[in-house]
Amino acid sequence: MSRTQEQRRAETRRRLLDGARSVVADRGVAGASVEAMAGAADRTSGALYDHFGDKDGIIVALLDEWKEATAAATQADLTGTDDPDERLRSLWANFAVPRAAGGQQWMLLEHELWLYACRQPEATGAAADRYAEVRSRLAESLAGGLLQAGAERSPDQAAGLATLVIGLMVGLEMQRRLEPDAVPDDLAVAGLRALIRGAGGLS
Amino acid sequence: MSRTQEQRRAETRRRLLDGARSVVADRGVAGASVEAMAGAADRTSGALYDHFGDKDGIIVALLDEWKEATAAATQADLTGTDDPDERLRSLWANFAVPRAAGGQQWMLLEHELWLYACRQPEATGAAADRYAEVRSRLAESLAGGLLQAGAERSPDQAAGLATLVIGLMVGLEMQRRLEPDAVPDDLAVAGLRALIRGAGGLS
DNA sequence: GTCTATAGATTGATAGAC
DNA sequence: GTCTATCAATCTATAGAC
Repeated sequence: MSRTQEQRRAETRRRLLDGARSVVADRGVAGASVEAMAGAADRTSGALYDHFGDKDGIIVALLDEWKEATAAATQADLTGTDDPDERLRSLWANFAVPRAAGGQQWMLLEHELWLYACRQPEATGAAADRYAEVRSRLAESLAGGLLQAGAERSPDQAAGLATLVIGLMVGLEMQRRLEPDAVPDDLAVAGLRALIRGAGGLS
Repeated sequence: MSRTQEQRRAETRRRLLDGARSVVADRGVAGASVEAMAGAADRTSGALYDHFGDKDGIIVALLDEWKEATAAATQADLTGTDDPDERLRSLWANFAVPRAAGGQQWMLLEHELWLYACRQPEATGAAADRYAEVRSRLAESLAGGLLQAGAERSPDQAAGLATLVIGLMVGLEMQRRLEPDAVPDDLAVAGLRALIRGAGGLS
């Protein structure tokens, strides 16, 4: 039946994306050969070319997938506990821990795709959209006062604050990757708290 | 005379490093061929191998050079005006503007070298040292109260604050690269100010 | 001290079998 | 729909001329 064919094709596509993500995180976009990506998916290069056209094709697909995954993950971060301070800690933990975990190499993938998007004009939009979406979801929570009880925020303030919060987390995670002791969790949380409390003066 | 020989050698070394920096910023570490790096220096691959041994050798040399250059640049940032708020603006401007300038592609080089350092254990130390040095110089200024008149800080507080300030600037610059409008200068300065004012609660 | 020439390995992509 | 075989291009690194 054609139903089974479609399922098989979808399965191969998923495997190819998983394999590519792993290899790119490990060796970088330029270092990831088509054959290595297909091999990590238990397929051969032919299957990859059939699904994605060329090497750039699968990288762009990876970028789209990454965009949706992180947007969804950020949403989930903020529905945990009631204590605003505890939410901050959980926000940082959810951001930092999975990205630091050795196996998945999320943070390296993030920077690889960012660099790729900076250099390939046709991919810049997808990456910008991803950051915009993460900002937007975080801003939604901030505007609702989720992170600081009793302090409502205007949409503009919330959007700006979300930009700062994401920026701080990304920049801290970079430093932490090279020197874990330089960025203790308490410092990160204190920084996030300072941003949120000091947000009165934001544009 | 041997004096002239040494000068010529030093000149070639400098040219090779300049060429390599430019090509790596442009195409990435993996995309930068030895021949292209040497070509950008008006030399050939033979000269490069004589000076740096192999491709990794010149990348590591690039990393060291980059470390010294940024440390020095950060130092200079904070000796401009007397107004603390104006210093913040100049700190951000000096960080953001040269890195955003199209020609030199500083920010891309920064992330390329960071990724390289994350993947090559023997290079991690050099990159970590660089961030530590930048942090240390910034912390020095913060501890002296340069950024907020009348508020002295302990060395530990200053070190933590410097980590946050650098993290925020790096993370904001990444978002700005993809979508300039998302990170107006005023927002960045407001974020820096919030970090510095809210630093009372830092570890 | 730098260049030319080249070996040896790897890559992106295509064509055709099944 | 996926695989095997293969070509042309490119890369790192070396050897030897000058």
